[in-house]
Order: sequence, then C-alpha cells, then structure tokens
Amino acid sequence: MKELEKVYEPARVETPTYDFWTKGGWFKAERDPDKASYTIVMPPPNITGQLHMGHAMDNTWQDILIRFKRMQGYSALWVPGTDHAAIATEARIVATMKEEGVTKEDLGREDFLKRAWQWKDEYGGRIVEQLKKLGSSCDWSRERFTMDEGCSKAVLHVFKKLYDEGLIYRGERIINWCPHCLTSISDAEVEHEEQSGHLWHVKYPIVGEPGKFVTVATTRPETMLGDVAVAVHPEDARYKHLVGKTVLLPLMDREIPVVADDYVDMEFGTGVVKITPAHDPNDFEVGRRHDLPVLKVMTDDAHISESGGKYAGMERYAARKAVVADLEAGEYLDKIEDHGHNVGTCYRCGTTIEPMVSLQWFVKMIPLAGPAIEAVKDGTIKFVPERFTKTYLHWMENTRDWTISRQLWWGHRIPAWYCDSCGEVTVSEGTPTVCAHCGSGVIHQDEDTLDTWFSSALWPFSTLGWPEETEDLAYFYPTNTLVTGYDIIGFWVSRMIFSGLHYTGKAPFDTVLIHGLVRDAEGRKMSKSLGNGIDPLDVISEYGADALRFTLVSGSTPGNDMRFSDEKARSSRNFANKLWNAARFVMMNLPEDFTPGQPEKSALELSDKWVLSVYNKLVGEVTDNIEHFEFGLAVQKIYDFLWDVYCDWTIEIAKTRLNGEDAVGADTARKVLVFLLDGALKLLHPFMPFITEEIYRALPGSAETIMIQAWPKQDAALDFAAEQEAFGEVVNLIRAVRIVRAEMNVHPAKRSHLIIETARPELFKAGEAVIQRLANAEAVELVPAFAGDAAGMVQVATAVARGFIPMMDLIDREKELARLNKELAATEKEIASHSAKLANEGFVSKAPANVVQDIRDKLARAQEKQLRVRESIDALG
RNA sequence: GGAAGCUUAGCUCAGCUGGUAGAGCACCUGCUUGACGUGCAGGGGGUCAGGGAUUCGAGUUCCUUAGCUUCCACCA
Repeated sequence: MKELEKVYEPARVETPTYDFWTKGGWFKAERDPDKASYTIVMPPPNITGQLHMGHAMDNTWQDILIRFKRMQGYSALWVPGTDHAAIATEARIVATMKEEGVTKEDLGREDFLKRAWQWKDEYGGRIVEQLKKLGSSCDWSRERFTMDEGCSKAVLHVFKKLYDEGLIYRGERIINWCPHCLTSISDAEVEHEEQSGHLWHVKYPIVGEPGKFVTVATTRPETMLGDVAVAVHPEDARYKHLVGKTVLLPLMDREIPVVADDYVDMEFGTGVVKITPAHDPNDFEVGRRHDLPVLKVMTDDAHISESGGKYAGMERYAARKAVVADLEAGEYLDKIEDHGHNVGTCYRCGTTIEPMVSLQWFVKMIPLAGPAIEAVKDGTIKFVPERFTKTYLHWMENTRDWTISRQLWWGHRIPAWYCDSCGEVTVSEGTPTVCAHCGSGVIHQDEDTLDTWFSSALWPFSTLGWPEETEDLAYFYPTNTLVTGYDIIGFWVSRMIFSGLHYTGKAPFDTVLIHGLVRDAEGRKMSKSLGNGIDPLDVISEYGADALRFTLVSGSTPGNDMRFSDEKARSSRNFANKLWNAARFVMMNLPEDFTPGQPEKSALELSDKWVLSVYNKLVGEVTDNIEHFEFGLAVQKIYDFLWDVYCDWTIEIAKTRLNGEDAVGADTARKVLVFLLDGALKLLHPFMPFITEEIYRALPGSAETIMIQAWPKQDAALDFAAEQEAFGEVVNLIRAVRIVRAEMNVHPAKRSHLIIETARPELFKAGEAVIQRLANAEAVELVPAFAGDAAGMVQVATAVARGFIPMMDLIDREKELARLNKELAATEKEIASHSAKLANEGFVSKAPANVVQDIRDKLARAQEKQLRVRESIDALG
C-alpha cells in the first residue's frame, strides 16, 4: 500500500499530474457521434497579459464546468487561445522601443510588425503556461490566436460580407480620438470620469447691433476657434428674434450665423450654444442639419491647427488658457462658473479623449442589434444571474455605429484598396492587384487596422474553423456556456451575439455566466497602480492550485464581487490537507488483498446506512447545484460532507470496527470508507482536480484517471431514510453526553459508565459501539426504566432517551441543576413557539399538510424531551 | 440623469422556488484520543439596515427611506 506523506504537498503533485493528463490526451475532445457536445470558448487573454485573479476566477469556473460535463459523459471541448490586443500590445512595444530611442516611423510598418510578432512569440505563451498551473483542462491541440491564419481569414470574410451588405461604411464622423495612442477608439473604449471644470460665459457681439451680445456658455473655450454658428432653441422667446442674424466670433473675427435647433436646452446655461461641428458630436449633428461647414482646429496630437489663427501650434490646455486670457482682455468674458462634468478618457492610457471629426470605418449597428436583442428576449440566450440581461439589453438598444478602424499597425489590416485613378474602393478577401471599378493597377491599401474586438467578436466560431464548414464547427457549434466578467458585456459579449447570429445564423452560446470581480481583502479593486494585486501564482506556490480554486468558488455567487484574503486561501489549503489525511487514514487501514466495491447490503450497520444515505443525498444536491452554476453551494456541501460527516463521524466510528474482531464488520467498514471516498473525490474533482486525482489513483482498484470517470449518480440502493433518521437519535445522545462532559470539564481520557433509559433499545443497541467510542463511555447499559439512585448521576435527555452517568463526584450539584434548568427553559421556549403555531387557526387550515405535520412532530419531540429533563431535575433536587 | 447590486454573528460571506438563521476566520474552555494541532470535543455571539404592505407565516415577495459600491449616459 502506498504510504502518503503526513502533510499534503501540492508542489510535488501538481506539475507531474498536469503532465500526466496532457500525455493521457484527456483534454482533447473527440467528435464522438454517440455523445452530446459541450463547448466553452475561453475568453482569450491578451498576449501582453500576466495571469491575474480575474483570469484565475474566470478559468476556474470554466474548468469546473468542463470537467463536470466531461465526467457526465459529454464530449467536452474547452477552446483556449489568446488575443492580439491591438492597442495594448502596440503601446507596449512602442514603449520598449522608446527606451531604445526608436519610433514606429523609424522602423517602418514591415519591421515594426516583425518585431511585434517576435514579441508575441516571446511573451504570448507566458499566460498560457500560467493557465496550465491552474489546472485548466483546455484542449491545447485546438489553441488559437486572434491573428492566426484561420481567425484572420474569418475577419476578412466578415469585413467583405458586411461591406457588400452595406453594413460597413467609411465616412467622416465624430469619433473619439486618443491624442496619446494616436488612434480612434470606439464609444465602448471611452471611460467617463467626473471632473470639476468651469463654465465660461462668453459674449458674442451681434452683427449690426453695436453693443449687443448673445452670451454662450462653454466648458471648452478653446474649441470656439472652430465655431461655425451659435444655436438657440426655436421656441425660446428670448432669442427668437436673433435667428437668421449673424454674430461675430470673438478672437477670430469671423461672422457666424445664429440657427435654431431643438437640441438646445433652454434651461441650461444661457440657452445659447456655440456650434463646433468638428469637435463635438452634438454640434456635428446640428451642423449637418443646418448645412454648416466643419472646421477642424485641432491636430491629432491635440494641438491647435493652422486654422486656429494665432493659437496655432499651442497645446490644447495652453490654448485654453490663452483663449480665456484674451477673452478677458477683450472684455468678452461675462462670468466663470464652477461646473462639474464628465470627461471622456481613453480606457488604455487615461488621456482625455478629443472628439474629432475624422474619416473612419464603421459598422452599422441597428440592423445587427435587432436580432441580438430578440435572441436574449426570447430566451435563446440567457444570462446568469438574470439581472445582467438588463445591462445587455440597455447596451444593445442604445448602441451607436461602431468605429472599427484604428490608426495602429498591430492588427488585422483593413482589406480595402483605394484606386488612384478613379478614387473608388475595392474591398477584397484576397490581395487585389487592380481596381475592381476601373481596372487601374494603381491602387493602395488602407493604412489602418481593425478594432481588436472585431476579431474577438468572431471567437466562438472562428476558432472552430468558420468560415469553412469544418467538422468541428458542425459538432461543437453553437457553444454552450460563456463565462466572463460583467465588465465586458458591452465590449465583447454583445458583439459575439450579433456576430454569431448574423454570420452563422445561430446564437453563439446558450448561457452567459457572469462572475464578479476579485477584490483585495479590503474590498478594493486590485490594480497595478495601487500595488494591491495578489498574484495567483504566488498563491499557487504557497497553498496549491486546488486551494486557490477552492477559495475562488467557496462563498461566492454569480455576478457578485468577492474579496480574496490570505485567511481564505489558508483555510482552503487546510481543507485539502484534511482530505489528504482522511485518505491517508483509509489507505493505512486497507489490507494488501482488499477488493473495493459496493458493500453487501446485509452487512451494513446502522451508521453505514446513515452515511450512505447522507452521501446519496449529497450526490443529487451537488449535481443540481453545479447545473445551476451554484458552485459556492456545491463546494460548501462537499466540504461539510467530507469534514463533518466523513472525517468526524464515519472515520471515528470506523476506528473501533477496523480494530475489532468482527472480520466482516471490518471489511464492511473499509468498503464503505473507500466507496464514499471514491464518490466524494469525484464530486470534488471539478473544483480541486489535482489532489483528487492524486488520491484517486492511489486508491485500490481505481482506473487510470479520475478525469473521465462517470459522475456519481443517485442510487435508490443507497437510500435508507429510516436508518438515517434513527442514527440521528444516536448522534443526539452522543452530542448530549459530550456537552455535559465538556461543561463539567471531564478529561477525555476519563471514561465513564453510561446508562441509557429508552423505550427504543434496538436503536441504541445498534449504535452501542459508536456511543461507547464517541461518547467516551467505558460501558453502555440499556434499560427500559432507570431504577437506580438518580441523585448520584449526571443526566442528559433527548427526545427518545435519557442518559445517566455516574460521575456526580466530579461535578457540582448546583451547577448541574443550573444547566438542566437552562435546557428546560430552552425546550419550553421551543414548545411555546410550536404550540402557538398549531393554535393558530389560519396556520393549521392554510399551511401545507407536511409543514403542519412537521411542526407537530417537532412539538412532540420537544415535549418528550421536556418530560425527561424535568425528571432529571426532580431526581437531583 | 438613468440602471443595477450590496446592507445577515467581531470580520469575510452563503442562504434555490417564503415554514422558528448557517459556514469560514477570529474569540473562549478543555484535549499530544491509534489520518490530520493545516487537528479533536465543546461554547459564546445575530430585533437578517429603518419603515410599511401581502401572507396563517418574510432574511427570503412588493413598496419606501437611508448608507455604500458599480455600470451606463453626447446636455454645451
């Protein structure tokens, strides 16, 4: 028999176990026509990334589902991969180049991309290796990358398709421009931040009416350089007469018209708005409606352009200062108010976004959003927890056209070619050599690349071979569960949904399981700048991957954030160690020739039937919990079963039997122990894969790996409801005896005689050995009615028995009396509560029969107990 | 300006379809009991944020108030 070490050492076990799984090929999913498929695609981590707690959580949950389904007999596929992370990666590479004094432009596009690929080859695999440390049972043979050949092909195919359908267009629109990253970003990539600013009230002289002004309010005075009009509300009596007139733009000496537009809010500021179409999305719309020119006064790096007159070349905030100073000097400034407002910032670098008119590519969202909304509304796709449906729908219903072009090099280059002769655009999945419109050979490709989310939107099917009609796609698509955090519902989940529906005609998954954020022990978000991040790899090396995984699911519930603390990790580690030692005990007590198997029913003792019954119930509950994504509950129940039921009772009970003379009894005890351990290991395996595998393989008669063993099923042959209840009475008595012994400070080694007075001797007869051991009794005597001198006895009472312990010499009579009175009071309180309920007409007539009966039973038991406690008090007095 | 979540034992959190509150950690008392002191036995500790409604019965459903957190939002 394999001797296990005293303390479980995850570091010794985990890596070899993972290698063993890989070699065994059990992660690889086969297209087995006799099995149902179950598929998860991993949210691809950025190649720039290092594993953090968010990944650990996300992937633990996915692995739980995959391992569970695999054991249930599904062909379970978990597709791993990484994301090229356009902006993040490019910024990273540019930063390292900067240290060498090299810019992107110095290097040129081709060499830059070479360098980026080198970078990817060097670091892209890092996070993948870290995922393996977690125990992730991904099918690595199917690992993908958003820029690999297949995924790139899918991207080009989609671009072409949408372009042909008129759903991708190129145009001048206001976009969010990041002056630091020097690229456009989508609305989703803008983060809003409350900032305190000012509202400057600026007087614009009315042309032809000397000395008269209209006052506009603005938070960004420097943009006035690009003003082409001022607007008022058409119904605004204050300004109606001005519509159609012109005003003089201060500092620029430009005459601009006054227009009327519904967009203006009469209540806000002065009710007059300056219109800067090139630098404000609303103004852009107003400008379009009134056919106003678009005057761009800002450069890509946020300086004033040559259209900005004397301010040209100034940085945007310096320009603001200068403009305000000049307004003041020219007496154009009416007043300055403090004003809090939201400023858009770049989600990558935090730089304040500059809304700017720019020629970009867009995806028309309205036609795509419709079916995506429908699929969630009609239940084709459901969110867990359900409340995130609202987040999703709100996003989808309010979405605007998606800016997909990025002024970056690292990414999928836009497959559009411009003709130098006719100016037309040729969009192609291949590499065209001539213009599709005029046949000219002088064409050049668009310089821009696509938003990184454009390729991740295709992830659930591009990874399975789409647009080819592969066997994988046919078998594993649509996928089943998508596991992710609530922070990327808009970025990613929504885009996968409309993409899946539009391109494949199918919803890409049926369930979106949302988990919360992992925060630090103080509840703060883990962040690099705070330096409060806990590295999952540190936790793994200190406590083991199983402990980390266990910590990440216990006490958690979908959608809610959780705090990660060292104490929690330690207690998980302790649990692993507890399990290890339980297994160690079991194996130490198995003879060489032990043959495992379901024990003979006829040989089962009361306690066996009790624990088998408890286990049987556990199997049903855990299965149900996992199926409903209630991992926290599932894990809690397994924990309780193993620690409390298995270790503290079953093993303790087994100790006497294992060393007793009854060979059949000992064998039965062993069989029960092994049977339950085997079952519990399987239930725990999805959560703690390493230790369960290690123990499983050490068990006699076990198969090659636990990974693909059948998930335990509930079995009527294990259901002993009556015995389960009966053994409960034995437990009650043992607990009662333990309580008095503890309260009386009786040393555990001091064993005592125990007389049990009961009308149900068969019950305690069956549990006699158990009582003897666990209640520290040297001998147990069963009597129908106690006839001795109760005054010299410590007494305990349960609903069906009284226990007498002759150890009055050890205790204090007063103290004992006080204890019994306290117990009596508690019992009477219970009786009062139950009686009140039963006296309530409404309760008895309206509550379900089983509930009423339950209360009746409880009342009866309490009354029985009350009787016995009273007798004990009388005997003492 | 919308929307959501949270408020349960000292701390961190569970609690599914309503039936007299649970865990882990911390704390207190015993214990080198034949796997485990990363352990064993026992214990104290909660008007389930406040108010109202529905119900025979509410931590659990509905309304409302307060505090905290988050997401979304083009009002200059």
